[in-house]
Amino acid sequence: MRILIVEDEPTLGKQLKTTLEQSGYAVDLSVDGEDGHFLGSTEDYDAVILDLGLPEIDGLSVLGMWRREGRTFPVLVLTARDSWSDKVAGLDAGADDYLAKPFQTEELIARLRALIRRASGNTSSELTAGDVRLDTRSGRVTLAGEPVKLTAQEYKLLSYLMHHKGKVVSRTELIEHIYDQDFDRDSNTIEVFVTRIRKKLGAEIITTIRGLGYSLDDPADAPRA
Amino acid sequence: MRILIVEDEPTLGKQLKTTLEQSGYAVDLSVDGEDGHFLGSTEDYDAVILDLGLPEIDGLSVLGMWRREGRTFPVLVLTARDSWSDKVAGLDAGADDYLAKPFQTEELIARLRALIRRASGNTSSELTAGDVRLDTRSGRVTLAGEPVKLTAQEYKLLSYLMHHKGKVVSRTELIEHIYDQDFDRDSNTIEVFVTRIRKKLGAEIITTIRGLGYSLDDPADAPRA
DNA sequence: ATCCTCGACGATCAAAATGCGCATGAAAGG
DNA sequence: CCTTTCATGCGCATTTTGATCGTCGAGGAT
Repeated sequence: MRILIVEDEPTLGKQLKTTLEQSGYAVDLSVDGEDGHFLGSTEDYDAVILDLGLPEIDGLSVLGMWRREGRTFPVLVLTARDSWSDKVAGLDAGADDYLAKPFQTEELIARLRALIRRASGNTSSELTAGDVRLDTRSGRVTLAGEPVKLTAQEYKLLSYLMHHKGKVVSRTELIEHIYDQDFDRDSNTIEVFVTRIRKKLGAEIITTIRGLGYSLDDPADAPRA
Repeated sequence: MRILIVEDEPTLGKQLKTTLEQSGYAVDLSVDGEDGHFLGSTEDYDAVILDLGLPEIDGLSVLGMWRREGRTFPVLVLTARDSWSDKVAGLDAGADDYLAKPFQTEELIARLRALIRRASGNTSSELTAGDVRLDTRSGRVTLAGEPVKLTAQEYKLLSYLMHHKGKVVSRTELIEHIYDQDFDRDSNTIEVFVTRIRKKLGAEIITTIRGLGYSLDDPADAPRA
């Protein structure tokens, strides 16, 4: 999952970035409204964290612009503690959730997780497919009850596929969602990780559709030949 | 489905081409207005993506020429971010939708899908015929609820027929819409794929009309005595 | 009319060609 | 050191070709 943070205070921004990266997200960080707006318009994000108190262009305008351009990613707005009006205005402009500063990092992560889950149409924070179970809260994966150790990238890839269970996902789409900004698109890393995940969780879990991409299916929907 | 991209910036053009190909489209790419105009006038496309900021002949003229020639394919216009006049002029000249650069790839794909769907007179992104169901968003096909695994070409062929349910489609038309520019039109691949699809989905699904082509009918509409 | 014959077109199969995706190991990065 | 990335050759699913068989329909002969 790939996140954009638009936050003008560099310390907080960087701290958030590392925290989220440790939680398994690919994170882009922007320190001003203009750049932030550009990134949000250009790249594919699964969620955006937006500070309203930005210099130059303020957060609200950025949000408004995105929505007018038809961007649909969920936006979590950060406001000052007692700014009632900001909250209202934010929701009006199309924010999906908001959080008052200062806040607990854990709270932020929890809300973010919920936003992404809802945006992908899932209702529970536990995603399952066959006897693979992925808990987005703890970041743990189990196979038939047994915990499985996945590396960071393996987890990101699996998580994205799990969030889009049943959909055919192209290799470019995967790259765009599990890596941040600067990444060379010409490589076979995706294939490598798919292989590794299959080794750990069983080959059946991920289906290859030649020329199109991959698809993760729940065996509950009996696949036939 | 076959798409024409007219985009002068080679990097963006190629990237779009591969992305769309991974989404199951046959794609022709043209880097200048003149060539683009020629292709659009000569070949049969299900949709065209047209950048307005072209060198030599500009996009608007190309669009105008096509419309005057009676070309009806849906055109998705790419404009610079804040070029209000371009947007208006574009819609005047006969564009069906427009997208401001820069944009998110997924957004483009979604709009393209919508354009093609509308152009073929369908209202939902799920196409059905008998107990065959094709979901254009996820790219999956089910038979009586059971997921069916189709290869890339099988999917393209079926998708085209589904979009033109009830219409008699000639073999040449099929070839023109599921392959791109350079393809040897003298072969029996279409027949081969029709056979394969029939094997997977049941022979009744595709009717042969001798000397004319094929037709996919919904049994709901009384087939004909 | 009915049946038969013939030609054209479509269906099917098997085998060849293509190129994608997989594995593996080495290199790089943190 | 562990994880991630890059590079290379191979195997195989997919696609394509070509050949053969089946089928439909028109038209002629009976």
